[in-house]
Amino acid sequence: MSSQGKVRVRFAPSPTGYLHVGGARTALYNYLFAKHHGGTFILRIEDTDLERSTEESMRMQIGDLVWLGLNWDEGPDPVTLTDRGPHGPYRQSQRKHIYLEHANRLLEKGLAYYDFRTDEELEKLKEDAAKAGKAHHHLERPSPMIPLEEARRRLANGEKAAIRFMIKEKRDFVLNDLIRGEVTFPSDMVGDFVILRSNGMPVYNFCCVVDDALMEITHVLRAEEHLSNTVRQMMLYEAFGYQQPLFGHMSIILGSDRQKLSKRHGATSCHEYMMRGYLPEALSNFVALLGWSSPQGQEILSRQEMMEQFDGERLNPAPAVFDEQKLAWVNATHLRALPSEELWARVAPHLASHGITLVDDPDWRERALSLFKSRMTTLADAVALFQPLSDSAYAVGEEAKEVLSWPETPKVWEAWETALAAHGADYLTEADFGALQDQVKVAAGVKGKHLFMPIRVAVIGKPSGAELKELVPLLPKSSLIKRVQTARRGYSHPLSEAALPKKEPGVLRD
RNA sequence: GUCCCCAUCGUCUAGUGGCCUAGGACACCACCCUUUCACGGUGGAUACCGGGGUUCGAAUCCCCGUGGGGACGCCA
Repeated sequence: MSSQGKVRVRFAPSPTGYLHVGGARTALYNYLFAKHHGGTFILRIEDTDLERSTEESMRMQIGDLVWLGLNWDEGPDPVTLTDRGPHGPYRQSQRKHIYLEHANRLLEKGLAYYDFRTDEELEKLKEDAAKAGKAHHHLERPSPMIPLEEARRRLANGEKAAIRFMIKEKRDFVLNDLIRGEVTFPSDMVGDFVILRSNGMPVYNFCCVVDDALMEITHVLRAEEHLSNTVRQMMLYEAFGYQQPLFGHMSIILGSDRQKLSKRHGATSCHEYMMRGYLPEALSNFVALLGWSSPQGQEILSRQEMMEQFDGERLNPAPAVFDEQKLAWVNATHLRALPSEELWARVAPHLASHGITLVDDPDWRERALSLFKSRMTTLADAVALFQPLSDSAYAVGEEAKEVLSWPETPKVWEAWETALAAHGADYLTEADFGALQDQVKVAAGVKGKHLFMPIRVAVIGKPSGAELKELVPLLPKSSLIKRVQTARRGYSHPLSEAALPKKEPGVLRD
């Protein structure tokens, strides 16, 4: 996919809700393609559907693109929303005069006509056609055709009409798709289509062509659902005498049931993944691999590596299933590779939103994070991991019930509390902990897992988790004592009996 | 229904006629590491949709079938 001249590509979302992961992939590919070729990446807002497009959605989508780090060279400013770049406006709702002028050109050339039929009339025509068993229920052209002068008179009288493009002759249109090769569309696969609605707003296929031409777009990478639109667009390019960009239609993203990815498959918006603690670099890495592969076979790529490797050549025409598990792995991998400081900055908002406040010390954070990051898949996992470090959250959980049933447990706890009380410093070092543990072993006369597990429960309330010798030094002695006391109280006066399985009534008594 | 697109392990894919007894990754299983759980390491199981061609030779090219997807809007 080499290119003479400067590459200009665009991402053109319609602002309805948050950015979809499919849209994110389209945006990413266009961005990478532009960057790879030293070209320009443009953001254009396709807000011609007045019913559904909102400024709020536009801000949401822009926010998602910013989060992904897909910065555009031309388009609305992410903060002020004012246009940046020489080909504005970049919001289609502000380009109406341009579309109107273009529609008039076609009208004058006799390549388009006003259609005064109402929705109800059209609906009826379709029904009748269906009843008659017509294979294509393309709309019949109105007959007789209304001459342009008369149509304009009626319009001046306040009547409403849409403008339709007139398909003059039946012939094949051949698209040379960057991804799919030669694709042939018979022109009669579509009927005369609306280019300007009766409310004056243009329709996707029309403004897309006008804008791509005027914005001097050289390459259009978009999803397969637009493939069959392309024949309409080709007709329009021809009608205007504009040069067509190169098209590449990539496959769509499917859910696990091989249906188009949608809400019922779970999260489909970037925003949701952000909220769930996914890293933008991980989400884009994962999504990049849905339909593209690194020439080096890399699975984990930085943005820079993607830019270097993405030349548009290795795009796969087959649809891809969105695999949450692989996304989770990609995320965990990126997350673990982050330096502690950076990771902390990303984790902090998740902790804050759960009211978790921790020791404010870089060294402490470094130790805590290096301990926890191997068990984090998402940033949100930090919540459960760090929560045990805040005293107010300490509680003996249900997972500990087996440990609670051991006769050694109370002895171990008692010895552990005694040993802690006797310890001189505010924090225990790893070595201190080893020594204390030995004391407990001797004092309680217990060893092996019947020693370690109760201590673990006395520290974090659960029988599994990070290494104790690393965890204990993160907690002040006073806190460790409070915890073991809480555990011992709970042991003799269980508060959460209801939460424990009824089948084992002896669990807490023995 | 009509038109268009697509088809390699469960999933993402490598593969552009011989290097393929089909490679990698996720997931899965086993073992190792580990006085827990992860992380990590090693190994394993699993795929060219079917049928016809073309060719000395086909996962790779052609045809048919089947399956999946997309589009048929005054949505994008």
